[in-house]
Amino acid sequence: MKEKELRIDGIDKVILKHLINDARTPILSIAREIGISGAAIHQRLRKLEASGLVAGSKFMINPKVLGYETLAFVGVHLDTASKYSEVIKRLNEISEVVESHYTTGNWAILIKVLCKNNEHLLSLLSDKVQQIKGISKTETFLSLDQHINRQIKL
Amino acid sequence: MKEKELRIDGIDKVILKHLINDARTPILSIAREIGISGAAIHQRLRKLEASGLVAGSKFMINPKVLGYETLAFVGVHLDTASKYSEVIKRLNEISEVVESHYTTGNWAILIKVLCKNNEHLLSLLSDKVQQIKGISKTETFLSLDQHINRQIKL
DNA sequence: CATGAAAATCAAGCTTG
DNA sequence: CAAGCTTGATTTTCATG
Repeated sequence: MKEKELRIDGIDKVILKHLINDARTPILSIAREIGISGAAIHQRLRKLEASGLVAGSKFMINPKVLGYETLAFVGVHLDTASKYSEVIKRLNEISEVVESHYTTGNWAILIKVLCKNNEHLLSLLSDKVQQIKGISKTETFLSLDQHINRQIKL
Repeated sequence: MKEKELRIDGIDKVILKHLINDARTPILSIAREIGISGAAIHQRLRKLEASGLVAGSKFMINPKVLGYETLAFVGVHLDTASKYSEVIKRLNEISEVVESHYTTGNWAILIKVLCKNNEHLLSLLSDKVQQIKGISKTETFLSLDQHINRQIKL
């Protein structure tokens, strides 16, 4: 969490560009492309990790292969008296909820959910989400098509 | 893209659980933990990749280190005459837009944007997003706090 | 940059249901 | 027989001085 003055140059960007696309790219193959030693890449990566810019690396799972075809956003209205953290704790226990945001605007919470199909989504909402104490109302937006999905540009 | 009947057993889950958390976990260390050979893990991973369940691996960048502190969702209303694909193409040129969804409900498009601060968001919306031909109106929801952020459960 | 140690990869061959 | 595992040789990568 130490904020050292972080300077990323062109070489860092090339390194990260590779690893953002494929975290298992061999460091030496990047080194060969850039024309510097593998050890140099190592040092830069350690620096980037220490700075916190690189938060880690993850395998990406394709939900469709597991039969999860329905992606939706759900705006959640809370009772005025409700404890936000209590509701989040309940939402966290629902594995289909993959994101939650405390938001300004119409609702208190916006969540992203992954379901197998529309029936699954419907039962999830009525049997689980809307059963949570403190949630008064929900508003659902199906994602029919996700085009852009990327990370921040370096 | 061949859909072979995919069966993932407990061993596959252990392997993926490690790699979802850290894509650079050495395969042999997973092998030792499970008690099978590294080559066996390798074979299973090839199978999982061939099935499409594993969509790849990515380095995760922490936007805050780059000064991007503001996350927002923006609902985009389109003119009835508007071409969705044209608008998406324009949105795709805006690097701050990291997700886009064609949605049912109030808007046509829901996007997720990353900005350095509120002024940056404001100028992004007025100077770039709302300049796109076909976009009639936008509605912004600031994410004040993101708690849940994960992948689908295996 | 060079080097020993570790890991990944590959090809047979073995085991088991 | 087929699927999955093991073994061991070979290549590649890692991490350190």
